[in-house]
Amino acid sequence: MRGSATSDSEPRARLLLSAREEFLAHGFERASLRRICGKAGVTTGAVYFFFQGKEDLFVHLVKGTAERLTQLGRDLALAELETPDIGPSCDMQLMAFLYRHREEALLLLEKAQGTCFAGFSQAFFAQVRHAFALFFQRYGAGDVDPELPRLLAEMRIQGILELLRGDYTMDRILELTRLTGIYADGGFRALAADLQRQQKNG
Amino acid sequence: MRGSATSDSEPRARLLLSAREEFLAHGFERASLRRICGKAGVTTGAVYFFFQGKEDLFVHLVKGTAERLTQLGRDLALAELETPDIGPSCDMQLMAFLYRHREEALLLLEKAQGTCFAGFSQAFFAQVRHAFALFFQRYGAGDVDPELPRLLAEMRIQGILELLRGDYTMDRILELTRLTGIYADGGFRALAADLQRQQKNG
Amino acid sequence: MRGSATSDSEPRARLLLSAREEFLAHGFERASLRRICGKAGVTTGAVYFFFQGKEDLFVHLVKGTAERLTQLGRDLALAELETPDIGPSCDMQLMAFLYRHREEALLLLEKAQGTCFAGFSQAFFAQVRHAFALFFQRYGAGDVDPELPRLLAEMRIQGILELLRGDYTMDRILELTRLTGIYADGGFRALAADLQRQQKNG
Amino acid sequence: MRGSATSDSEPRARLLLSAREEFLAHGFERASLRRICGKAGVTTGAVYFFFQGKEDLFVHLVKGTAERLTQLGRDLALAELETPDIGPSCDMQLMAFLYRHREEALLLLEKAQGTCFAGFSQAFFAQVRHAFALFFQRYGAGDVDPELPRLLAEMRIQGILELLRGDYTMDRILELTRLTGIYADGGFRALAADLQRQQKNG
DNA sequence: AATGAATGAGGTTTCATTCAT
DNA sequence: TATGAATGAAACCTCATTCAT
Repeated sequence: MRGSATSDSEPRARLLLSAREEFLAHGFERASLRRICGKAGVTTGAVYFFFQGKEDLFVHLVKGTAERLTQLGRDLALAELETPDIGPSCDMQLMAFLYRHREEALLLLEKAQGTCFAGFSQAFFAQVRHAFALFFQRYGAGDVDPELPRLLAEMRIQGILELLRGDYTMDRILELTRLTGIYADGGFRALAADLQRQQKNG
Repeated sequence: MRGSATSDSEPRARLLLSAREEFLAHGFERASLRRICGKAGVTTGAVYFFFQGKEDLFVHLVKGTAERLTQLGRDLALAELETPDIGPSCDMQLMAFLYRHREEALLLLEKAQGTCFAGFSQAFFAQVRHAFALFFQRYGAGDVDPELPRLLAEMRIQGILELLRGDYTMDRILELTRLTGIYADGGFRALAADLQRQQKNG
Repeated sequence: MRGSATSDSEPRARLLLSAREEFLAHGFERASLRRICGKAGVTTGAVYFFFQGKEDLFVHLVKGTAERLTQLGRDLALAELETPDIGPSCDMQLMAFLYRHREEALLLLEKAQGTCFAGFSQAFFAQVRHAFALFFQRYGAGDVDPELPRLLAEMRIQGILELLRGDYTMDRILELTRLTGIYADGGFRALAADLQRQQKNG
Repeated sequence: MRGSATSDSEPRARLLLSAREEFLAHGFERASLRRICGKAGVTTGAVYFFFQGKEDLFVHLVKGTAERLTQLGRDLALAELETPDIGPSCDMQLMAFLYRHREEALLLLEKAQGTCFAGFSQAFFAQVRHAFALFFQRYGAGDVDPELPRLLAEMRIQGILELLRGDYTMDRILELTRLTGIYADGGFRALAADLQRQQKNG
């Protein structure tokens, strides 16, 4: 006899599904194992058969995505270094990947406090910051306050997260990414112009 | 005899100080009254002599700043409506105020979930979003995807928060704000240009 | 190995037993979960495995009895309406039921303040009061101070509760109920006579 | 400068007033000293200047009434012993006294659990029970189940308490007392008749 | 005569975790 | 493979009481 989707499939899979919901809704630390187990139709003890504990459950949810995202970051950084004008394309590739792994990405970048992935978002951010810094140098604005690229990178990240949080289609995401790219590009140009003006005057 | 900073001053003041630290570090909901009291050198019951409870403690920390910030928001919105080109000046004024009340502002905008000020950040954000929407119309980009100004506003907010989180001087904050303003302005112009190009072609 | 009564049987049953004792001794609100758990040889957290909380524990003790008592009340009221002279028999049936569920009845009628059964005693009392009012009309004393039947009903209830509180055998309970019935009957007749005398004179 | 009635008169008197309200509303044990002090416009420490503590506060409220009520009970019992047919008059006298000291009487008879007056109601009840027992013997029903007079006395007490709880005028109280007396008298006669019938048959 | 401050124990509830079966 | 039971610590909060001033 086939039962419902929640009670039929394997408990391990049900646990992972239920945990993802809970972690997304409340973050790792405020998530409740009881609720996770309740939603999965499983007793709390069962978690400790399949996993080492609450954190291990989280890790199993995001590990794969974390690795691939790290790799993608490296690849894109390299590509951008070799072929400077590829920036917008890189953004699109990154965004497409994140969109395809929306939930895991949000877990990694927003909901991981209290886990061993707490530092992941910082690391990811560091990559973005580095890319921004290169942009700066390329636009002839190298000796600006070093906090500025950091700040703009942080804002960029939040833009990405906001896109993931929303309930958009892939097409709309990519269009919004394109527009954001134009915005960022225009912003950089304006900054560069301002800096050159200052250097002439100062 | 003058003791250490934690044991010398009055317990009420020590509690508020200790609470601010704890709320900033963990947010309202994850903050622990025990830790707050421990750091203040006081038993947990003592809180309830000075305050009504955990939330009241939070409220006492942020109430004044919340009121003044709300008022400032109204004032700036009005000023910007009457004198359009005043935008950058408004940003500076807002940022200067936020900087002078850094910690309370962060509590209000980032750490208030679970308190009666939970909605404050949304309200603040709504004001910023509205200002952005006006900018858009003024730059001749009124019929863009309505999610775009929302997205840029959200990024803007994160920029502000990031400035508050850091340990900057007032001068540096204002300079970074100025630069961010130039970036945003350039971004808007680029977007407007792109949209006009599209309308001509499409 | 058979241990003592408190440590042998299953914890859930021990908790219910211990809770009944505590609720009977102190009422719901003044009952202490710690004492309940202590007596049951269990930690306080264990309650929340078997039950939702303090009130749920109370509810599990009385729910069944509450439902059956409500039903019995309806049945007896109907029977008395159809066959007026059946009153004493009804009293006996009610008392027999209450006796068989002495402790639950006392919880419901005396110790439920603070629970969702707080209104049960009022409802039960309303039925008794209604029965008294019918008696009054039947004995030709309809236009007496309306507070009088309310007062007598209240006294009647206390008589019932007192019988439950004591440590009697079923036989003795029923005999005392019979005597109380005679007392009440004689009381009504005397009241009716007095009222008729007054109406003649007044 | 004369302030309001609550803040002007002496704190001791205000405390007693406020305490009476609180004890009547919640009973001794569930009463909160904080609420008492709050209503009295006084800090909690003040209680311990005027009184020894919570219980002492209660004692000061009821002591006088307790003594006079005990004495009255003795007097009435004696009078009833010397002049048998004075019963109804005694009831009236007792009820009149209780009515004039309604609130203290209720504290003594209903709200004293947890204080040294916890036993007062039992003692008072014992007097009433004794009077009932005498009635029984006088009506020729001496060898009835000894629990019966106890039961009827308990019901009687509840009738008295119910009269005190309500918001009646003295006249109405006395009229209801008279009617209750008639009810009780008729009840006794009926019981006596039944017993004699049984003795003849049995 | 009374305040203001603080304690310490107790209240109910939630939590992640363990473990025998 | 998974359950059901139970733990123990921590959560926020309330209480009567004490005490220096």
